[in-house]
Amino acid sequence: MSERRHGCGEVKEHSIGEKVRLKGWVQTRRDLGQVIFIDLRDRTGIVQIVFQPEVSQEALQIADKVRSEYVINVEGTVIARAEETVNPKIPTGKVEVLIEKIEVLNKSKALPFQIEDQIPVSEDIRLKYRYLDLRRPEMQETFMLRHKTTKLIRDFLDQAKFMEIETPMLTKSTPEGARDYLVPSRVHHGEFYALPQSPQIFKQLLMVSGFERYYQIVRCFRDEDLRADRQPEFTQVDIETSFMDKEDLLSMMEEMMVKVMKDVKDVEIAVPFQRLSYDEAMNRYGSDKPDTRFEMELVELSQIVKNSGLKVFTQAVENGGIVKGLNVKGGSATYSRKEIDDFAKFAAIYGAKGLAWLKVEEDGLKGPIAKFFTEEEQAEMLTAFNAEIGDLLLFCADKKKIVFDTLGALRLKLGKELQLIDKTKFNFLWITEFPLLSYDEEAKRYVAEHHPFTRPVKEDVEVLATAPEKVRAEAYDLVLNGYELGGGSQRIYERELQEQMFKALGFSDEEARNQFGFLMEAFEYGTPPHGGIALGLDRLIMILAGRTNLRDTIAFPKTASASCLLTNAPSDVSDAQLQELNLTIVPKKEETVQA
RNA sequence: GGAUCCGUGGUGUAGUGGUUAACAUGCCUGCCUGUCACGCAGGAGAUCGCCGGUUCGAUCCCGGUCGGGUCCGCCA
Repeated sequence: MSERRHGCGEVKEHSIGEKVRLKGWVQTRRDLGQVIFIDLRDRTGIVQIVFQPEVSQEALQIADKVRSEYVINVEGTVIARAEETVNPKIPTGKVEVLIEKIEVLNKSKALPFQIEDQIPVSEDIRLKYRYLDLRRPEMQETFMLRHKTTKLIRDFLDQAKFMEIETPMLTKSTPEGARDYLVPSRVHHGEFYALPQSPQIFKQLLMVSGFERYYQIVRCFRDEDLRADRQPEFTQVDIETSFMDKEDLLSMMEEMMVKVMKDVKDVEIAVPFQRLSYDEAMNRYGSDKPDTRFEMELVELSQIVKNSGLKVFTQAVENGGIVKGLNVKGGSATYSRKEIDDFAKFAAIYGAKGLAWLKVEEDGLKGPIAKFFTEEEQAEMLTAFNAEIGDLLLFCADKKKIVFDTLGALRLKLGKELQLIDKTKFNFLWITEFPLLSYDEEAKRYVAEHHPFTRPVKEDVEVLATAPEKVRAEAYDLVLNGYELGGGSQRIYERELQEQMFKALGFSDEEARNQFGFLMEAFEYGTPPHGGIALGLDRLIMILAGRTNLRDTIAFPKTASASCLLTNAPSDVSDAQLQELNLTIVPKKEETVQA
């Protein structure tokens, strides 16, 4: 008999008559007394193995003691199953393996949960026993898909003459952007490294070095609060190129995504991807990462209602805000009065003070705010909404940001609830013409929308100092099904322009030099025009795997409070370790006790 | 920092101001030669997350706390 080990899922009709060796885990055991069936599982799948006294009394006795998730090594002969005992539910269901020899390689305690798909186990138990959770077929499949996708991307970029180069994990903290994870230095008293939020500066320096096409599948860290689609450490496909203009880069990325979708999901994606300017995305979808798998676009109403009798609407417009609406097709009958009122509670999450509504009925618009509009205004609204009898019209009036956030979120909620989303679709699109800067009320200065190395649109540079909010960026985000998959830009490569940018951000010359002096110096030594993009690998896998949580695509993820339930990180360290790093832990403030 | 939901045998749930805390599944023992989520019979297994309060009495009501989820802020 061959010593070669067979995969459980690979034992099929073509193997009939063969002697095979299988090693794997006991999925289930069915003991019928004088015959025992075991479903044996390994990475390749499941096959039924059979123990019978006429084949081996000894093996039968050992199988009698075997339990779930024992690891066993068996030898036997593949036989065809009798017609009436074929199991059509598993790929190997037409055969089984008659076992002659069995060896228990390791035992297993009773498990905290069953190794099968769709287990209703709570998240904390799954994470505590992550190594068992990962045994489940759907998890194994997800990580196979992740491996396959990663390999495709590597192969694609390799073919396109990209080089993978590693950049430091221990690097310099920068105050711009997300909060850094800090690492204290033992050698340098009181000083810290930061874990990279992205290899941004290093990849630009690699362009200065002349590598021309760099990529890296790289871990990045951001010490910010988590979300279903946000983990404190995540992986990005990081890309930077010299001498490539924006159009070349975008079409190359499109080609790469088309290949991934074709090879991983067998889905054909049309190119070029749809493009929306930032303004258009916000106006039509209330989001800079719109899910375009369904319609229900925001309707602009400011001009129609600005002179109406409804103060909330007229004042919003007078104060520089806007009035927009959503047409919930047929929503009059779908939603009860209470449910409609609850939309206002939902809107409050995004800062909206209310959410008005009207129903389109045979004899006109009905609802508490109907009386505030003239016949003419009502007619204009109906046209703007493209309204039909039975529709439910929702209105939000406020500052631009609040209206966009509220209706953007409401649109998504309604799209999901009303099942308007075609889940077989993969809608890629580019969002372009982002503003370069936005004013941060709290910091009382302009901050970079993307990052401080993003190139301003050429014709806008002249107003960088005078009207910073008007400057558009040479930046682009890739959006898929309502998720921001990635973002990139053409970069600043001239010292002078970079200095202007820092000035616009409110940096003094000294601050700019202290933090980014090395980069600006590098720009003086023949830096090529360059630009790049970074794609969130975890998010891509999440969407490809049809998941809604990033944890399911990361082998050992963190909880919502950024801890690891498997290892119990973060955790205390010894006083000796702290001393070595010259660190003192300040005790948590207790509430003052009154005497 | 804030909002909100959840916490009951190993797991998932039900439940009640006074109970022997229920059900499913898993686990253990026995029986069974064609099962495939095998079946049948029996059994073990719960300080109802933790602390405090209200009450004659709290798993249940109240407050706090810890843990988990989702969202807002935050995430260049």
